[in-house]
Amino acid sequence: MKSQSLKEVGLKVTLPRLKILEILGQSTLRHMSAEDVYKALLKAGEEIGLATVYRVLTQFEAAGLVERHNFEGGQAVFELSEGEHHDHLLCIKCGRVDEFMDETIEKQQHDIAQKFGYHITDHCLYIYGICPDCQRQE
Amino acid sequence: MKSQSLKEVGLKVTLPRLKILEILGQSTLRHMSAEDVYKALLKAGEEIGLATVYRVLTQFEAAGLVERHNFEGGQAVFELSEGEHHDHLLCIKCGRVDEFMDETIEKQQHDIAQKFGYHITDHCLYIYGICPDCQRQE
DNA sequence: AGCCAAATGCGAAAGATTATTATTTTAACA
DNA sequence: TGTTAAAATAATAATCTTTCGCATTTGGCT
Repeated sequence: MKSQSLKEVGLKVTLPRLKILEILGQSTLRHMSAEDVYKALLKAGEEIGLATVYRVLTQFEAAGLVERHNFEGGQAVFELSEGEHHDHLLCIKCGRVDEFMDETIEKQQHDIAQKFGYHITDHCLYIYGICPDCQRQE
Repeated sequence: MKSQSLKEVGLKVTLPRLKILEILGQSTLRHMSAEDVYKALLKAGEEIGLATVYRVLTQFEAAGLVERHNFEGGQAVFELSEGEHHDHLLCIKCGRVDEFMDETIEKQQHDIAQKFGYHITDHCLYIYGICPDCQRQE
């Protein structure tokens, strides 16, 4: 359970941390900004400060529990790291986010990094576009 | 010349715009933040406000003269759009930026967007890592 | 139960970017 | 070439996101 994953990464099990993990896990949005998480906490009746939300999310990121994405639009979004890497397709109309994983692209990336002599640490691919639903109502 | 490209995109030819284009064109850094551009202008003896730099860069982006990138690290960077699309390799130690273009990746991206039914408008791929120089001095 | 380090809450601060508004500049045309 | 309306700029204020500082509280352990 959740308190286990906190212990595993060396973080104290506190109510704010548990609640934030819970929000991230049960939200229909898999990708939430700190503000989103904060509002969800308020709605759930939890009195947790926005500063704490930011602090905790940053700690979670450092611990590998969540991933931070700098999508267009000013604020970073976070998602639970569950399982393996994936990339993102984003609808610029409605904000919908789809995830995908492509072995060919992954391999090419490694080849490119190697060709340039880089020791690759991370990578992200964002494809922006208009999703099927938004195309229909245009 | 530069005033021509401004006219072509329907922007008045003003001194700030010309100077900003010039800075972007001649800088050794191909990727500059608004702040970088502002400082370069000051160094060149031009009294152009930071707000104007932001405004102009945003207009240039809308006009397709420059591209904006949301690399990690808080502030957006801009680069002149010259010629065709490319993606980026970024060193997390020294900030070095390399550019590349891979047909295979491009094609895969289109296939993926198509599979999900998206009408693709833009995309960006950032590979973060440690560049050859920084690996040596570790 | 009680202690100590770590975590939180709150408000202030910092950093990046945008908005407001008065003033200046540009482009077009008489 | 001088006039004028529209557009652009400068300066400053405002906004938005994120972080910091410090007093208070909590969690983990004895």
